[in-house]
Amino acid sequence: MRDLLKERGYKATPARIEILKILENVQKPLSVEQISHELKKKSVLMNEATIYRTLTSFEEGGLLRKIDMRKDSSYFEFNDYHHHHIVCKKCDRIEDFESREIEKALARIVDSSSLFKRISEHSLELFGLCTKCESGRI
Amino acid sequence: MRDLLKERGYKATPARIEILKILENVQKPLSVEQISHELKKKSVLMNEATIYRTLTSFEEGGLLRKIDMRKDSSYFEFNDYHHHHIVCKKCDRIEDFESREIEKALARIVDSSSLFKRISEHSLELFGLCTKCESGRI
DNA sequence: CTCATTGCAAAGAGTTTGCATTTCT
DNA sequence: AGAAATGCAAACTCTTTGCAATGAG
Repeated sequence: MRDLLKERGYKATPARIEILKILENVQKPLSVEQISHELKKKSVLMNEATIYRTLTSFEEGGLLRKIDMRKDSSYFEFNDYHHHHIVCKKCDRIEDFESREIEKALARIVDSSSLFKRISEHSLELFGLCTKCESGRI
Repeated sequence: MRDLLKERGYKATPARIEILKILENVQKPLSVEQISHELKKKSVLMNEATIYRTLTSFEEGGLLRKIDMRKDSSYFEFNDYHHHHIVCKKCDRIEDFESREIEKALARIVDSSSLFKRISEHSLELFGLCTKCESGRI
């Protein structure tokens, strides 16, 4: 992580390294609050204002992706491979998916657009109840 | 609109009727501020707190859809037919699209999910610069 | 040494809530 | 009349900003 940061022109501070480690490990989107909590567990304190600045900067640098989880706060995940999410609205369980077919269809849609030639990002998240929450167990 | 409201068990007040008319007319997602502004243009005043309550209630009742425009505030659109959006990050121009193919692919993805049997909603918005903004004109 | 990063406190924006009042049905 | 909707002010949450202090390269 230290190298990754330096490569991208960031200073490698302990808290920054730890944030990337955490997100790379959990492999799912975390809220600022969750990230702050995970940092505390590892005794790496970082002020929330700084966490916001850091995450925003990392997103701009392509290290992280910001994900709309239909929550009040922002979620970020480690930006390694392109994928999307199925999210349980009750317990927040997350399943990843990817679909070459959908990505191709989207590319075709953009090609046939009259107003847009190129898109830089897209959201695609599915929301529902996971089988456990649906069945009332949990 | 008056009938639509009553059908769904809402009281048909002037401001509510007007909100639905506005959103049905523009056929694109508007922010709370934009809705408030449109209402003022028609001399139908509604307090912002009440607009929030109204929009949330309409969304729950299926009259409106809440759309993530990657902005600071919430956007709502009239919920008539299922479609998605391509959004210009600079000028907010919006193009709609729909894709039977993508919807089918999503259904298949959910079918093969181990954690989810059914999804209730999904986001799918594309973001980029429209041709005008990309070319610097505008 | 220098500039990016950080902490802290304060400000800001968007949204929600409590409650008295008004308006539909 | 009764229930739902509204206005207003205050509260709340999430996020951003200014500035002085710190720390990485």
